[in-house]
Amino acid sequence: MPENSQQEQPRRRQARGERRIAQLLEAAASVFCTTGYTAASTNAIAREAGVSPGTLYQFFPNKEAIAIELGDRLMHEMRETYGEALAPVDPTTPLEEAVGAAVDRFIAFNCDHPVFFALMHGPDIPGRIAEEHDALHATLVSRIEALLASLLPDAPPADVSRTAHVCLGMYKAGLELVLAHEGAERDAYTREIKNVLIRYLEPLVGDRLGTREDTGAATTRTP
Amino acid sequence: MPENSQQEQPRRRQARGERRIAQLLEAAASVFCTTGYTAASTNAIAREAGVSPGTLYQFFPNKEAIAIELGDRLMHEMRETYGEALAPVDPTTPLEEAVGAAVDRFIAFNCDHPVFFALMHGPDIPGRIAEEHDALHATLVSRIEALLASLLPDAPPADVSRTAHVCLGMYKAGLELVLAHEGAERDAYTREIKNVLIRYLEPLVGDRLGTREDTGAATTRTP
DNA sequence: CCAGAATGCGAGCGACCGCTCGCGTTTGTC
DNA sequence: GACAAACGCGAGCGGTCGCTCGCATTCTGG
Repeated sequence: MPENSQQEQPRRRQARGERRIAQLLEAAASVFCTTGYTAASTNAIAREAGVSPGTLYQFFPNKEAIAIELGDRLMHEMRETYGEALAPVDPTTPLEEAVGAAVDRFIAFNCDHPVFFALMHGPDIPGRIAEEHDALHATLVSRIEALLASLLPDAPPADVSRTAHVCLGMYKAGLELVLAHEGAERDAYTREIKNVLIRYLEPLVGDRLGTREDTGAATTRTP
Repeated sequence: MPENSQQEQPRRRQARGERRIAQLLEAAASVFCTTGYTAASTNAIAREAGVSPGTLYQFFPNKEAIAIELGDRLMHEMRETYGEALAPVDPTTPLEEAVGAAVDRFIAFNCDHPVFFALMHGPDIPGRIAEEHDALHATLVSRIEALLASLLPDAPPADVSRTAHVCLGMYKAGLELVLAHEGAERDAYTREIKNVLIRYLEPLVGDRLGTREDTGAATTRTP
């Protein structure tokens, strides 16, 4: 066997094909959003895209590949949009600013791409997407850990890691609440999730950074 | 038609039948826990219980009825175990105690009955269970709202309601973290979720109740 | 003891779903 | 214009799943 074992050349595509792929992915995003991954049928995706099931399988080898391609494009767009903006956290940034900026960015992305949440948090996602989600999750946790460690050099690593996991968990729960509302209420929930995180972290780093002085935004009601 | 339109008398059962029902529900709980509701096949439940599919359908009209009966029994046990202990909240109780006790109770119940979480938070649950979940959710939210309103009589109802929803959302996310760990780590996460809630609520009610004096448990590390 | 109800079985029905296959149409290349 | 490759179709294959049906077995009341 002189050539290609396990290989599969990506097949020559015409512009029409690329358009179909984008069309199918858009339809898949819509169907995944409304029914979740497992309940979404490939025939329904094809119907939503206005093509036949056979056409769908011209471009994707199976159902999982659709979700994977969609996930990859979302991940790529996420990295492209926010780039390394979420990589290095300047330890001199006030806590409120750092938390607020990070929350705003991720919430904005999820509001723009609701399928991202559906794919990442469905309990029935295919293995490959779960891996990507775990990788993203681990990346975010270690970013938070690094930030916390720089603020609390004396804290045991186990505590830092636990705190980071709690922060991410609270953020995710808040994201769900935010996505469930719209307009002004959505903004109000966004503020609340920031408050949760800031007040949770404040006692840990409050004696190290001046986050208490007179920012005046820590309490939203009864002003 | 003098009798029974739409009615269905619950059919006379023998002791053997009641035992089979309990056996089937136990098997269903196990299967639902590991695969979720939708992915759980009735044949798998019957196999797990050591009976034939036909026997299963002797006692349950369809798959949804199994989940509903399981949900009803869990709800009943929940009310029986905690009774009205979660109904009236004495407004003079310190915030930390009230939050800590409520969190401990619900976490204990969920640790004892992991299928409860699987049934209530699966995205693919049948309509009836979703209704029960929504009812429980609404009940808990209004309990929290009542407590908050008694502490903050001047706050706008919309803010109180939002804060209650945030509390419950944070608790649920914390529950997921707690269930994902065991032993000492599980206890540590339990403390963290209490901290999240207490610190989130403290600034709102801190000037009304003395929760700040010297309980000394608000911070777990770097003592 | 016996009639009838309750219990138990498991092959299999109908529906759906992921996916294929054969064949016709469009597009790019020389 | 000719040829091959990419595109497009939709009936239908194989498989799973929820659920049924006919029949055998066990229990209960009289």
